[in-house]
Amino acid sequence: MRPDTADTPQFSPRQNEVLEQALRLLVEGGDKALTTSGLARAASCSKESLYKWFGDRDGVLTAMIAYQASKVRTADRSGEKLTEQVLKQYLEQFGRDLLEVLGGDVSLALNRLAIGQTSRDGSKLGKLLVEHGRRQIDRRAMALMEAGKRAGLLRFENADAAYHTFYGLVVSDLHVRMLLGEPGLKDNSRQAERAVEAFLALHGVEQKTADALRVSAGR
Amino acid sequence: MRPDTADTPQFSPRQNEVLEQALRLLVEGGDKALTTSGLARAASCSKESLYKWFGDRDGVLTAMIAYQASKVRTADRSGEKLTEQVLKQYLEQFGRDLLEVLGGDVSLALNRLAIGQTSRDGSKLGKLLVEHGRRQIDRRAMALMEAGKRAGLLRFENADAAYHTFYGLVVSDLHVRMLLGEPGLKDNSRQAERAVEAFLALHGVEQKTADALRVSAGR
DNA sequence: CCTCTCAGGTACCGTACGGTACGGTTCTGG
DNA sequence: CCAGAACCGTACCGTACGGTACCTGAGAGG
Repeated sequence: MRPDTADTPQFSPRQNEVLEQALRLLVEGGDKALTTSGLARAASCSKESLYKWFGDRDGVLTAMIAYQASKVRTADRSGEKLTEQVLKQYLEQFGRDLLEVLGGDVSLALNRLAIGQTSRDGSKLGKLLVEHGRRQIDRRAMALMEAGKRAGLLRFENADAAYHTFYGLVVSDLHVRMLLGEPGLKDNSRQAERAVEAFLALHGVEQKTADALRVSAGR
Repeated sequence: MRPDTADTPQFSPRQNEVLEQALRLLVEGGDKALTTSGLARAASCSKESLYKWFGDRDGVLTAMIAYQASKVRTADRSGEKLTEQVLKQYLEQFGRDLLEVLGGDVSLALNRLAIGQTSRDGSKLGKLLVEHGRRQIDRRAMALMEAGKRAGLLRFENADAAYHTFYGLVVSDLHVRMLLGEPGLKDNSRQAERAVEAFLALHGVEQKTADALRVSAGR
């Protein structure tokens, strides 16, 4: 939860304050609402300071991504001994968290911003967003996969492929639909449970009769 | 493949020509490159005509989506008798087509456009894109699911849920990554095959030893 | 007390966009 | 041949943005 871990050249408190306002503006009104004048007014600072701190408008955007990423720290409690039940709970927790994060206001706004800019900036923001925003959650997931394999609870050849399978089962096309404006799911937990069930049927060790999981349909 | 089926109030040939240029501009330069003046110049028409035909800039955008959707007609050859092998081939074909469509220039550009506008237009474009663009492919997939069930080759309670499972297995987070500027997969076929294998392990009737499919890892 | 630095506030500039108006040209139908 | 419509090209208007310049005030340090 500590924003500054001295591994990245963070911003000053005042600058963080400004970036917070920038995120607010972006969430509320999208790309168009995030103007330099508007941000200066909302954050009670001068445009000149904005340009001194961030260079130009693009600099503000990249700073916003870095700032937002610095706020996210995944609680990685991976000390516990892995039983099948614990693994299942971890996976479900991860699925819920994933859906929660992807559907969050700020995440959606930043993704929309980066996607909108992709066509004209050579995906600079996109790369940044994927790297900064995704690394944390990917690491957590990969750690979970490997731990499951070591504990003899999961079977796969390629952890990355297995993770992407799980990701697809959890998210499906939900992320894009939310980016396009659809409301999220009513029940993230249910979706996560279904995804874990399917994933364990594919990569778990215990051979479930596949019929057991087919009764859990409904979306 | 016939663009006009008289079920939608299509545009005149001249207007289609203009919309074609609009799509070209959008693909090449994104949102910002699609200005009314630029479109008028590129399409050799007057701005006044643009406003007469489409109302305003938003009208042009919605017309572009409708026009693009009108070009897509899925070849639905569902007359054949379904065997397991045929179903598998159909599913793989569908997966390949899906990845192909989602990764196409025009599709990505339109999705980026709609996503970029979502924050400020109440997801009008997004709804339109999902409805027009997705309906065709969703119908084809659902027909495939139901046919597979009727033929006793697939088992599920909820066809929609099964379809979304398949969708997730095929696409995973690829769509969003491509929207963010990452290049697509080198080999769509391989991805489709892996997805079908997993999907059949979950919802097929023949009980494959799950190990058979775990050896096919690698991404 | 003086000075230097930093930051806020405001005014300003150039540009580029969406949208409108107008004159000239081609096509069509009688 | 003529009248009307459709359309192209261009010029124009208001606006709003990104970015810059200038002035003011508040602390910090000597």
